[in-house]
Amino acid sequence: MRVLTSGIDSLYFSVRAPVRAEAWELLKRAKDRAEHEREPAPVDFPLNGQAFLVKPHGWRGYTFWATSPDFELMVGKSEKFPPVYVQMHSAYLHSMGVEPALHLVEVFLRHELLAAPADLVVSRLDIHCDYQGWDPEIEDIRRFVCRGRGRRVHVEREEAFAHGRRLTGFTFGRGALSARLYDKTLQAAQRGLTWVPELWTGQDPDRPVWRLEFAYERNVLREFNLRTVDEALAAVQDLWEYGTGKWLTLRRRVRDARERRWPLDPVWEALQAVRVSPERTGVVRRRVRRVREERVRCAWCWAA
DNA sequence: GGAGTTATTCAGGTGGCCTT
DNA sequence: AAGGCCACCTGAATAACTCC
Repeated sequence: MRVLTSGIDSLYFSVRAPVRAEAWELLKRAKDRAEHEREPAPVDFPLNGQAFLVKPHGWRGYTFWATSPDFELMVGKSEKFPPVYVQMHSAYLHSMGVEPALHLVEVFLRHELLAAPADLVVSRLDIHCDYQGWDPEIEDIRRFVCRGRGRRVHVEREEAFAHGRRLTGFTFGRGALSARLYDKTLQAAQRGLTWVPELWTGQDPDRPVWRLEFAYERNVLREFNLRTVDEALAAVQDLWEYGTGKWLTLRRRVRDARERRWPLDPVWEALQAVRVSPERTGVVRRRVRRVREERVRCAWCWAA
């Protein structure tokens, strides 16, 4: 087992702050053009020259959808919704580093788009680890113990192999927390992600690289009491350890009929030990209701 | 499923305890 | 150790409602 890289692969967040009138106008003009020409229209923001293509249609209630190589930008005007939603591309996060990339997006938002500063409220965070040294097989699905419901096995479409179909990955969970274990070499090749192999140093080119990835969506992050992007980033190591330690584990088969009493597989112990971040805050997952009750109780203590 | 609620349900995880 | 049994309760999932 050899860890090639680890870190943050996706970061989505929303911002509750009013949009500058000039920025709105700029987007509006571009969208009008896009609608007319029926294809995305380029727009350049004046101050730092951030360039986007504005799509002719919005996205899920957001009036504007602007795309760039670095991140997707959604802008709307509802009062109930955050006016801004950002999806940072994994290539951007990897090429720049998370903190610098985030900083650049914040500068753009603050100086070009928003009329007031506001917290970046985290919506989704993907944490991953790429490794070599254990190639899962279809039968291994039985050795996983997972708190989430629903698990799927993915195999290669054009299966012409005599020895059965080639496993391309597993997914676990359907809700706000899910995990995927998949052949990253294959996926990167299929999707033409040439920058992905560049992240790997010292890998065996003759063997596939596998990725283990946890996707934390807002509802789960809130159970960890993580609201902002900064809070979530500071807790990445804890989230990794929760995912690999509690939520999903790989066991070594023994005589006992109950998987949950099987000992941990050494491969998984290695994955649990991966450092995805130097920081650690000690977050604990708990039901939202309980957190709220604790707050109430806390308020009581204060009052008393 | 975007965000933010609330309410409801129940599979199955957890852990103790007992045999063999 | 292996494994059967059992009670408890957590966490996962769903649905409903709202707004653009």
